[in-house]
Amino acid sequence: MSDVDASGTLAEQLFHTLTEAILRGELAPGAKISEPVLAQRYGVSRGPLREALHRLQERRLIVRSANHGARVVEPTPQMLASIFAVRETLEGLAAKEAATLMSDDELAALADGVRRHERELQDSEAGRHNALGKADEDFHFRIAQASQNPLLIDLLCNQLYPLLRLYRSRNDNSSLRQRALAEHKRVLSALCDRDPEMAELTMKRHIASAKVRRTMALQTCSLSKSET
Amino acid sequence: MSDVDASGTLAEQLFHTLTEAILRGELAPGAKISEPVLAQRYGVSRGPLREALHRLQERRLIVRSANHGARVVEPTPQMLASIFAVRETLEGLAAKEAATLMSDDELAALADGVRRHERELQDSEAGRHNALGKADEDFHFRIAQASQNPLLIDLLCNQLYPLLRLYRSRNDNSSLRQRALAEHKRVLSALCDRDPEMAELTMKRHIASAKVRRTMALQTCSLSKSET
DNA sequence: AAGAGAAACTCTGTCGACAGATTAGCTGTA
DNA sequence: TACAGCTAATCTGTCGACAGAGTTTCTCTT
Repeated sequence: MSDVDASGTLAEQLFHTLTEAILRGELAPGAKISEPVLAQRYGVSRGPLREALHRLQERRLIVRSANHGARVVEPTPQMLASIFAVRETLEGLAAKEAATLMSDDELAALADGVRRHERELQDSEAGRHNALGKADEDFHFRIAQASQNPLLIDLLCNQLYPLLRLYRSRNDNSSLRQRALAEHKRVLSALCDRDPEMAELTMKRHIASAKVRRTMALQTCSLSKSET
Repeated sequence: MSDVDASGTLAEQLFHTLTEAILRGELAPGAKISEPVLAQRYGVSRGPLREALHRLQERRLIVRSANHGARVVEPTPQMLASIFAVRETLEGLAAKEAATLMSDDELAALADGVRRHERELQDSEAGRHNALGKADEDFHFRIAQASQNPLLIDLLCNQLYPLLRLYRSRNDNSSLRQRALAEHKRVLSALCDRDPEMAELTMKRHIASAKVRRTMALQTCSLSKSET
């Protein structure tokens, strides 16, 4: 059932396990985190658990207040907007750098990924959406890596992308997915041309349009909920 | 001697205290962090200390490896370049947003800060450099706040600015400081004009030129050191 | 019956102690 | 004298336990 992280310490394993649990929704947004309960669930003591929780706090996945305990962070439209504003500039930077720094092998791999993405989109018109989400994340992940900027890579891959998964919805139709794929192709094209400015521009446009898609999905999704 | 953080938990206090200790150089870059030693120095047990260390790890101020302990992060020219590349885009974004969102009061306060900065630069030609560094950080801090983007504010004020202090040098002369002040005035001017694009451009230029200054200072500073 | 107050319970924050791993130092040999 | 191997000391990772703060529940009063 649960994959075993073979990472050294218990605190490290817990950190990854809890991250995944939150991002998969197993720990619901806004849910209170009881240290005794979680410690028993994962068969560890509260020591390593608390260490993992302090890291999750820095990653903005949980909110802690002294003597009151921790809660899973609650996604808000405002935070979604914040994330996308930051993401637009950072991914723009990554694409710009990637245009000059990406090796031919990396470019080929990226193109392969896009082709696979397209095939999956055609094959299963309403099939496994997991693979499609993975394909999208893979595209952005590769470009971030290609920037060769350690801080940028870390901010995108370890902070922003996980946060975004909190907002991921399953109800975007295939026409929207087609648009996203077309935008990926445009970015890829700019990268193949080794055109930094065009790569930056197409990427920023792609993120901006993804923001619109995500925001709409969030609104239609939260029609059934009320406010605090 | 040591300011007393009145924040709730010991782990929280330790987190801030250790952050300051690292940024002031009291804990030297590359120095090994001994949990028993630190725990005794601050009069706490290892529990809260370890929780603070895990947060510092996420903030990139220390590096931990399993069963080997933690070390204060060592500044490298590559990381300095990474920070400035990210900072340029993020502060550009902050300035762009601030141009439309900043209230008149906030603008007046920012202008006040710049005037005070200028006075201090004239008064003490070779005086207290602390106040000058504070004035510079204050300028960027205010603009970040004005963006009203929580994630952006947090990334800049709590992650990038602290990291940058690891590279701060005391040997930049007053001619360089004059240039920085002139650039601040240009940004301020664009903000007063409510011109987002100009604000973004002038800020990005300012950061780029600060990068050059800082990199030069780092090179001249590290002439006396050797590599590992 | 509704609300204020007190008591009991639960939880978080903190500490001291043990076990495995790592490092430093010592011994013996080539 | 230099180096390999072993031993001892130290440190990190983990656990269980205690104390104060917070929450819930029950009771007593109006």
